[in-house]
Amino acid sequence: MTRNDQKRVTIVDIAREAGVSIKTVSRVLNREEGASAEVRSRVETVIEKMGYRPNASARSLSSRRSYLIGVIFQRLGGYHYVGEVQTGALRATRRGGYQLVVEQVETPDGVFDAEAVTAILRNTTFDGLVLTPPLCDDPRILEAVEAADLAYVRMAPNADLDRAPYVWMDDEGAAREQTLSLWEMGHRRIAFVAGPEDHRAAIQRRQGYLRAMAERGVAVPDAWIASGDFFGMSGFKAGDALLSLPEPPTAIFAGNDEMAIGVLAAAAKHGVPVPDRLSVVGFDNAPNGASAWPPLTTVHQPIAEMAEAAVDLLIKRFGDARFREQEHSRKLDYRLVVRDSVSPV
Amino acid sequence: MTRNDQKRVTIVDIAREAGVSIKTVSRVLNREEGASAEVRSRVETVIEKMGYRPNASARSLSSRRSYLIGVIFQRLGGYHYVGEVQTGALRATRRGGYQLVVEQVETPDGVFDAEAVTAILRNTTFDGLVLTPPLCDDPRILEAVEAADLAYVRMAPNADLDRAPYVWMDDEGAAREQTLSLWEMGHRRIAFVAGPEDHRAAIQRRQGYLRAMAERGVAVPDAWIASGDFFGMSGFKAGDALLSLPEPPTAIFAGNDEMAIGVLAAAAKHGVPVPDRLSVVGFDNAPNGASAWPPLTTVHQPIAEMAEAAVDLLIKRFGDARFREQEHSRKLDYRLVVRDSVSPV
DNA sequence: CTGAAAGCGCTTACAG
DNA sequence: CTGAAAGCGCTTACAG
Repeated sequence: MTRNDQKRVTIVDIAREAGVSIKTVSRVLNREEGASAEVRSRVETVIEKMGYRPNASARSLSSRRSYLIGVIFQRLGGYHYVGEVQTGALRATRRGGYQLVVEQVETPDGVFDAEAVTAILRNTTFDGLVLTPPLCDDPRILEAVEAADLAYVRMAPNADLDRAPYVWMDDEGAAREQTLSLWEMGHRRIAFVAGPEDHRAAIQRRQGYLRAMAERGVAVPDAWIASGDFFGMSGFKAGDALLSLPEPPTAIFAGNDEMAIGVLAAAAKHGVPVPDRLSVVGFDNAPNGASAWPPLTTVHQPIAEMAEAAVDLLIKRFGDARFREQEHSRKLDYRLVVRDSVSPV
Repeated sequence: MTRNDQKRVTIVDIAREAGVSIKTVSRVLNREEGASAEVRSRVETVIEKMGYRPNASARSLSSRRSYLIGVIFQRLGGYHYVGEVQTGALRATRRGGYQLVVEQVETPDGVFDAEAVTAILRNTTFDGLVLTPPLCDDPRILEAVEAADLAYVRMAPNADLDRAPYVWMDDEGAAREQTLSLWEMGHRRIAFVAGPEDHRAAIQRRQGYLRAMAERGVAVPDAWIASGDFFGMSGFKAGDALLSLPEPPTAIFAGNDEMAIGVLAAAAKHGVPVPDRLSVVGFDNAPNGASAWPPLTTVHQPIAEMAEAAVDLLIKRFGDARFREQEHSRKLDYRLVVRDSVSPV
């Protein structure tokens, strides 16, 4: 662990060694037009030979770009979502020559920290920001970001869609499709475990379930819809209640994988084998679901792809105004993931 | 989503408005000594009034610091570890005025990407790097980082401990303590599900278990130690095998929470109620374990605190050489987490 | 306690 | 196709 204090190689050194001006070196570095193939290759050789690495700060200062894109989370911890977003975002930032900076707005005790947002925006110089849910619908955040005059893209926003570019997937359509696939296996008594009422994805998934059932002419009794909060314990309680019904369902569709895992535990408690006597499906394709027993049938939510698209939308806005694409939103595809927690009736 | 093209307020504007030199403004900004209280407050007022935000690139260029700290992961996705590391690291970077940049070295298909490492180090200007396991023991990574002459700190390294500063926790001691706590509840037939043989934490945890049993005078039969790979399915198989023994254990200690959850599933399969007829404990304090049923007794691994300490060690090295602390390692404390998956015999 | 000058290493805007 | 000059907005090193 040392710091090298010997002088760094700069663009001037390269220019001198290659017998050209620094402007020409700059052209080669940035793949600009206007350098003959001969000069270009000579400069590249010298760069390679001297191990030259451009100074990012100098580049930023003169170009007025930080080459930093921030992604802000409510909470970084304990969440598969976070890693997926970063994986996707990183693919896009690398392609574009940007670096990915992470931030979160919650205090350690889980309180929303309005000052943190202001501080983040005050002390930093992002070229753009990716806002994840539920932050992307928080008016305090949006106002702070807009006051700082920062470009931003939202992931799966709930409302006010014209306000800024966004990426999304069709939760309702996916839930409908998942429900229909249970129907096609012969299931008729299909129950649903809903997520929190104020959560966009939860609402949409519930609507998709209801729509599918309505399309098949089924009036869903209230008892078939249990309410949950996206956490495992609520799925357990919901499953427990549903399996205690006089005529229990043959299939339970939980609004996310965590709750579906809770349903599996409830089935174990009731001595109901899955999938032989009960089919269970989830939503999200969380790693927990894949390692559950039996492995959970679910819907793949393309989180990484959504984040990648979000960064792409952002970067495109930084380009030359004449060619700047004004793509306002991008929709990503879901995919049903069939594992071992379902079987035909 | 707009970009403001009006001229930014700079240090020159503040200096003019406050009637001082830019050097004095700089002193106030950086809380340097040598500015009277009167001047200081006058400058601060002007800064506030004009909404001045220092340009980070300019600061970096002249101070030869990027104020960027990188944290490199093998894989960003699907892992509770990643979020915890970032949460802790972010606490420390914020305190020190740094930003946290994330990177991963695996390609999307899970292949180690040696070129990615070189590219990361080539295109970026970190002041320092946090290396997470198992990267922190990968000679290719270490060589690349050292060749780039970058300061770095390792989290829970396996070997070659003198090579660079590091943070760690006592996995062996924790596993010993967890085993002894089962013993004190009256358990005598305590089985262990081991993690992968090439994984430092897995080895240490197994040794802690064996040490505790040896201290109590028990020669552990081979059949009591099942081998796993830290994934849930291996825990399920291990539990299945252990519960099929002629004299099954009354307690199973799994080397991590994922495998412990698999053991719970095996217990359900065997119709063995947990904790009434079988106690199950894990290790890590992963969120999965908390939402398992029954909620899992485990050992809290202070991942966030380790990451925070790692960044602290790094930042201290950047300070004035005269006061630079040469703290080489820091040990963090574990903590037993008692939930509902254990009961006395 | 305060400031004038130089310089960090690039890109931009312009000229030829 | 190529380059000389100016400038980005700070900090450093030095002087008083």
